[in-house]
Amino acid sequence: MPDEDAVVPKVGIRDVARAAGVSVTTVSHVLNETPHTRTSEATRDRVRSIARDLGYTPNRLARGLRTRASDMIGLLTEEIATTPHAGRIILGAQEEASRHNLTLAIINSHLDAGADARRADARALIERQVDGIIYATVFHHEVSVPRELRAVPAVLIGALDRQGVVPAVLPDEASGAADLVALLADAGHRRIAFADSSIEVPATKGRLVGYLRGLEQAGIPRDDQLIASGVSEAGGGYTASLELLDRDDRPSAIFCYNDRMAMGAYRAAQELGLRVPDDVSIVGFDDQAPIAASVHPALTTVALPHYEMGAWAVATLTRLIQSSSTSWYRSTHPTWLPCPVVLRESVAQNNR
Amino acid sequence: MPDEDAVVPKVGIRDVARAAGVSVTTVSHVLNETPHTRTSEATRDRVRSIARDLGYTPNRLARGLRTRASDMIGLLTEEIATTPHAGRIILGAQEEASRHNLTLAIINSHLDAGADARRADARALIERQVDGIIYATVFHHEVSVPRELRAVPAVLIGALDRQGVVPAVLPDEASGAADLVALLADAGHRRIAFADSSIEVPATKGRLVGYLRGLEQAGIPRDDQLIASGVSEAGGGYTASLELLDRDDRPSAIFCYNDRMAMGAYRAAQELGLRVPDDVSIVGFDDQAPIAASVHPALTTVALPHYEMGAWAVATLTRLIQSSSTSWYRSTHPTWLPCPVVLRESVAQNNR
DNA sequence: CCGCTGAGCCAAAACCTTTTGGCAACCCGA
DNA sequence: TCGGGTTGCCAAAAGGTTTTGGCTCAGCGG
Repeated sequence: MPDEDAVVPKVGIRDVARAAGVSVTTVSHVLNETPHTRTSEATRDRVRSIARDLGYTPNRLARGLRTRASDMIGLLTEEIATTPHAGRIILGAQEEASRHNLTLAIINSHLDAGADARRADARALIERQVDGIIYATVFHHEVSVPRELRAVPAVLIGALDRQGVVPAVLPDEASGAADLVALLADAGHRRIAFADSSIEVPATKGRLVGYLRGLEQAGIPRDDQLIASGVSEAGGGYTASLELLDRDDRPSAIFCYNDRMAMGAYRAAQELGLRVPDDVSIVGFDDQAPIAASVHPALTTVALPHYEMGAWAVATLTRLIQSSSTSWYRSTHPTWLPCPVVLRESVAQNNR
Repeated sequence: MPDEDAVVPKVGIRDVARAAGVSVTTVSHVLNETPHTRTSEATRDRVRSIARDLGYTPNRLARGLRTRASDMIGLLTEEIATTPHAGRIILGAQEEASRHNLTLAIINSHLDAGADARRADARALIERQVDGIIYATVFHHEVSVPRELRAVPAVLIGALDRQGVVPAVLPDEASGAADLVALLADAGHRRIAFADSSIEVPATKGRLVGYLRGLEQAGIPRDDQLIASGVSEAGGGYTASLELLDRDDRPSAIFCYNDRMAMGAYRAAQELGLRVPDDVSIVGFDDQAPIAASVHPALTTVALPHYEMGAWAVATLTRLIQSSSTSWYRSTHPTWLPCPVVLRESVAQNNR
C-alpha cells in the first residue's frame, strides 16, 4: 500500500467547485439538496461524483457557524455515568440522536461537586453551541435547573423541574410495582410481603405506593405486618426477609425493593429451608443487569426503562428545537414511562 | 423574577470590544491570555470585567474553525455501550477529557451493522472535526482500523490493530488471573480448578494462560483433570463446577472464568452440601457490578480496569494530538493495564 | 423586434473567532 | 533634535460553509 501515508490535504467545498467548474454556491445547493433551487440534472451529477471522487468531507463546524445550529445535543449526567444503568440511558440517547443525524456530547458531573461545577459543565456545553441539553440524574429528586440551561431547550431525565417548566421523563415505578403485585395475585398469592428499603429516596415511594395500589386492586387488604425494611443491599434483603419468613404465618411471596435485596431474600429462604419458588415466591425490582438472570432460580423483576428514557429525551428535545420559537417554556406534565415486568422463574403458583 | 424569560441576544466578542472601547483583537488577547502580547493591566481588567458583566460566552465552533482544533475527541464504541461495563470506560474517558478541557462526542456502532456502518460513524466524527478518535470494542480481537480513522490520531481500547500501528490499551487479564491463583496458593490451596468458558474469544486465552502461569509460579504442577468448561453464564459455571466437585479428589478451590459462572459454582457447591468458602473457595473474574458484592459470601474476584483504559486512551490521544506532526504512525506496543484483585470473602485458608 | 418569464448559475456577505503584521505614541540617551 | 526601542493597541485577513439577491441567456407570445 504505497499511498498509505500520503498526507491528505483537506478538500473543501471550494475544491469541489473548482474541479467541477461551478461556483461554491452551486456545490452547496447540490450537496444539500436545497429546495427551491434550480440546477440541471447534468451539473448535479457532475458535482456529486466529483465530490465523491475527491473524498469531500463537509466541515460541520463551519456549517454550524453559519447555520447557527451545531446538530449536537449535550447530555449532562449527574453522577449517573457511575451507575451500571448509565450505559442504557446513554445508549438510548445516542441511538435516537443518530437517527436524527445528531451527535451526543456528554459530560458527567459529580454529585458532590456542587452547583457551581454543574453550571460550569452546562456552560461548557453551551459554548459548544449544542442545540439542546439533556440533564439526567440518578435519583429523581426535584432540581432547580441551572439558569444557564435556559439558554437552550432542555429536558430532564429522572428528575422534576422545581418550576415545572422543563419537560421531564421518569420511570413509572408505581405502576411497575403494581403490575408485579398483580402478577403475584394472579398466581394465587394473598399474603404478599414487601421488603422495603430503609433509605429515604423519592424512588422508594413509588415502589411502596405501587405495592399498596397493587394489593388494593387485587382486593387484598393491607397488612402492615407484611412490610419490613432494611438497607437496600443484599444484607438488608436478608434481614428483612428473615423477619418476614421466620414465623408461622409467613407470606407466600416477597416483593423486594430491588434485585440486590432479592438476593438477600434468596439466602434467607435457603437458610430457613424454604425453596424458591416452591415454598416462597420472590420478586425484585430494577432488572439489574447480570444479577437477575444469573441467580437461581432466575429472578422475576421489573425493568427500568433507561434506554427508553434516553431515547425519549432526545426525541422530545429535537421536537422542541424544531419548534424553534423562544417559547419552550410553558409548563408541562412530566412523562412517566412504563416499567415492564420481566418474567423469569422465581414466582410459582400458590396453593395454600 | 421578572427578567427571567427575557430573550438573551447572544453576546459576542464584538459586543465586549465595543463596550470596553477596544478592538476585538485586544479582547481576544486578553481573554485567551495570549502570550507575547502587550496590554496594560488596566485595559485587561476592564475587558475581563465587562466580559463577565455582559455574560460573554465564547463560541467554540467559531474558534475551532479558526484554530483548526475542535477540542473534541470522538469515542466510537463497538457494541460496547450495551454492556454493563461500558459506563466505566465512558466515565474514565470523559473525566480525563474534562481534565484537558476537551469534550467527548460519542457514537455507538452495532457489531452486526457491518464495516460500512462503522466507517460512516467514523466519518461522522471526522466531519465534526474531532481532534482524535478512540475506538473501543468489547472483546479484544484484532481489528483493521477503518481507513477514515487515519485522518486523525486514534487509539484503540480492547483491541489490537492488525497493522500494529495504532496505540492500543487492553486489560492484562493473564496477570490478573495469575495474581488470583497466587492468592489461592498463599492461602494453602494446591488443588485449584479452573472453570473455563467454552466460548472461544481471545479474552478467554488470557485467563487460562494466567491460571497456568499462576500454578507454575506457585510450583503447582498442571493437572488437566482440574480444568472443566461450560458456557460463560451461571449455567455453565454450575455444570462445570458439578463436574469438578462431585468426586473424591475434588479441588479445594475453583477459579471461575467470570463472576456469572462463579454464581453457578456457588449453586453447585450448595447442592453438594459444600460450604463456601469453608469447604471450597471460589473466585471469579470481572468484578461485575452488583453480583460480586451481593452474593453470599461476597465474591473475591478480579476487576477489569475499564475506567483506567478510558482515561489512558484520552491521555494518550491528547499526547498524540499535541505532538501534532503527521507522524502518529510508527509502530507501538500495546499497553496492558493491570487487573487488580478485589478481595472479598469467598476464599478461606486451606488445611487439607 | 420587444418584453417577459423561467432556468441555470454565481458573487459576496455573513457566521464568530484568532492571528498576522502593522502603526502611533512615548521614553531615553546622544 | 533625532534615532531607536518599547509599549499599547488595532485593521484586516482567514477559516469553510450557507444564503441572499442577484445576473444572463434562451424561449416565447405578441
